[in-house]
Amino acid sequence: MRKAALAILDRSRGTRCCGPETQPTLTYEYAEQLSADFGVLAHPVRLQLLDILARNEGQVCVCDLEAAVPVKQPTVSHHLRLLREAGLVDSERRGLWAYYFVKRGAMAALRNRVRQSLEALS
Amino acid sequence: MRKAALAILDRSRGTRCCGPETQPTLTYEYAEQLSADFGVLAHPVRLQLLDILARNEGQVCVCDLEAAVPVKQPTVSHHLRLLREAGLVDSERRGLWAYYFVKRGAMAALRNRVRQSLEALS
DNA sequence: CAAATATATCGACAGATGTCAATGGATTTA
DNA sequence: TAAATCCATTGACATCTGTCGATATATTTG
Repeated sequence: MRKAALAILDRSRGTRCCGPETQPTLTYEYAEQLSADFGVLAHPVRLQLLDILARNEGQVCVCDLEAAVPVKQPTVSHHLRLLREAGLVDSERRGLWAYYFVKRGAMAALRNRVRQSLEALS
Repeated sequence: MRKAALAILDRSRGTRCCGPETQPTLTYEYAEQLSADFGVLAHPVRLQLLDILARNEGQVCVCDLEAAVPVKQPTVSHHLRLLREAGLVDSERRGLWAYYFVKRGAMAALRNRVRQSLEALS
């Protein structure tokens, strides 16, 4: 047995460590996409907003949302923008109000990406 | 029909909006817990670390991990600490090296919380 | 014991993120 | 048209997060 092979196997003594065999399956690029998915969900206010929108099909205006979460109106708008930029919600203006709704397809796609990745990590 | 009830139903004209009917199912406290779950996963390096650990049962030292992700050793230690504090990984010292491993039970529990919440949001 | 190695921690820094008051644009009502 | 209302945007600010060089600690080897 050559010395290099020994070094990989025997780490309990003073041999060198760090063989080349440990490589990630996830490319950094895909890990970035995934972490963006998780990032959108990583705020309590955004989760509450999504929760409300998911249970009220297309009839929720911003002032309803503002009344339901513990932040002021500009902050609600800010989080709604993040959700919209992530493709998870969209809005429709009717008269004075803006009605927000969940994009079910996008949420389902995200749910699948998340499920698949978490299965791989368990 | 009283005026207040009308105001809730008719939002296409200049009536006041924001009836009391839109409440989140998620308490803010649970939304915070959930967003912490998502937050741990919201970084590409942590996802890559978890990926490597999940596919190498108990034999991965920090220098292996350092070689696999595009950040320096203190940053790897930092992310490993976050994962450990979240309960998702743990480590065991053997000699000079620290071997990290995924805590499968904790990962499964997180996966269930995430799955359940995403189903509710879709 | 001295040197070498692996890992953790500290301290500094930059950039990202969350929050809100103030403001502006759009629309409706009086 | 003037006033009122909803919502988005801006700008300022504080805090959080990620990163790394430097250093400390622990262990092993010579």
